[in-house]
Amino acid sequence: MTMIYKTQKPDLAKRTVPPSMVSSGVVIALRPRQRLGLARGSEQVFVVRSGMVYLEAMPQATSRQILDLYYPGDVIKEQSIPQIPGANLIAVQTGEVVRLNAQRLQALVEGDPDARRFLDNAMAHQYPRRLAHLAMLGALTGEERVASLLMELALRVGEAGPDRARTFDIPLSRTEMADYLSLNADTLSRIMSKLRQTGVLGATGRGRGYAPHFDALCRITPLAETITALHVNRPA
Amino acid sequence: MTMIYKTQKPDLAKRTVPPSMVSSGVVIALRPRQRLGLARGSEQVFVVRSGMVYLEAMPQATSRQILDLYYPGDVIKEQSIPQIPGANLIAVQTGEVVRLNAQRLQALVEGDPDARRFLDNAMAHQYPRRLAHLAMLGALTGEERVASLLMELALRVGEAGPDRARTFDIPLSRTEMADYLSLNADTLSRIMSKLRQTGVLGATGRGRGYAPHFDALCRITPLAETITALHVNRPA
DNA sequence: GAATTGCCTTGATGGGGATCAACCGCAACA
DNA sequence: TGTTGCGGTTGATCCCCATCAAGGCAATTC
Repeated sequence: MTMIYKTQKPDLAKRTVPPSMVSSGVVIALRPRQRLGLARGSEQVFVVRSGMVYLEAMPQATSRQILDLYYPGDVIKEQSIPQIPGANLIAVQTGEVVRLNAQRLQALVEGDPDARRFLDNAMAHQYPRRLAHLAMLGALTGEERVASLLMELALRVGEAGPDRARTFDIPLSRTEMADYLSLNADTLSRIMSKLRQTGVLGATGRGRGYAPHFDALCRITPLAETITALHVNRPA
Repeated sequence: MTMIYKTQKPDLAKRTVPPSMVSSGVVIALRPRQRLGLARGSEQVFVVRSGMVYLEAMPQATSRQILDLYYPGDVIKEQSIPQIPGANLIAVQTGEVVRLNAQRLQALVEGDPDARRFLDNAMAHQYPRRLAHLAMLGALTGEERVASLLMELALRVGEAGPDRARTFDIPLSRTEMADYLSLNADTLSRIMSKLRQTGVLGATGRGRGYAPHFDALCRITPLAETITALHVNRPA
């Protein structure tokens, strides 16, 4: 099991954006809900340094779907965004991304094995996360999906407390969480209430989450191990 | 529009597996429903030369989800398959894949720009297809999802007939289609019947599809343009 | 302090698709 | 010719979640 895990996540250190890439691009400071301009013709590439960004789409006028969630170290190629109605990149919180021109990046990468490895590594992380997301939407109930997302956030941006407790930020709004999980915001709210009532979640301020016993949260979703493998930074 | 399309699909010719890659790997002949062995530790890479392969997972004992569908020119890295219960690669029909060792492939690619370009290009195609799949499951109704898959198959493995008609193979079984679309097989069958009754589909033998007027099929799904951009080989 | 706005919560109701069951057509096989 | 099994189809019923509506709560504005 441990071995599998190791092959999955080659190296965490590689997820820091290499200086060569930063210096050949433009650093953009992000504010909450800021839109990152998509200009398909220009073939831009964004690299997340800090904060959190998502890709939304609106297949119908009435329904938004959040397709992808980007964390520090993730790479967003405009080329990899399908031609889909209402595609938008949106920052969740304050942070920084580096914007690069695809051709220039290509040239940079030819002579810079570090940058090359960084890019390959980013893709190797992001693709399986999308597959897991797919499995969530396709095969899990509402409550299981919510637990999966909470696990993900807790592992990504949470601090471990004593006695298997975990506190973590929830930078996404209810609507955003719902659109990521393909749930109705009302339904999501109900599920969150239920989790609080059953003691899986504790009371917190807005934008924060608290799991008094993290394992209880994990037990809800059948994909607990999958999510752990994808989002844990170092073996717990 | 046309310009966007061009940037999306850089070059079709690059989707033929380079000879250097074939010769440094093992060619495997596929028979319908054959399982491709996954051996996580060994870090294999499969490249599809012909036929069709899918990745399945079983988050629960009762529900299977088909996560990914691979066409000729697609690349399957074991590293990019999440650690998910019941992960399996399965061939849909007769075909051929090349199996390569990841380290060896890495070495090959260092000195072979063609191979490098082929790999990059494959990923640039596959990632947006997964995002579109996600949008389908997340935001479309059953009927819309089915129409989307039929469009995909018609564009991938179909022949255009006179008068905007299209005939195409449906190599996937009903169960497989249902698991790809996250529908119940019964429900899928009902939807197919309805499409036949409304004249969107014509009568065919098993494993074949016939759309007397392809546009009628496209009109059903809000993602028609997305799917066209992702699966058309050359501008229609 | 009242009004406004955005976000979240909660209740009542309905619909899309899952589930369970029966049946059909067809191929494989003794 | 009967049997067995698989894949597909169709009907009856049920449930999870979407939808609609109302109300709570906090921050902001006048």
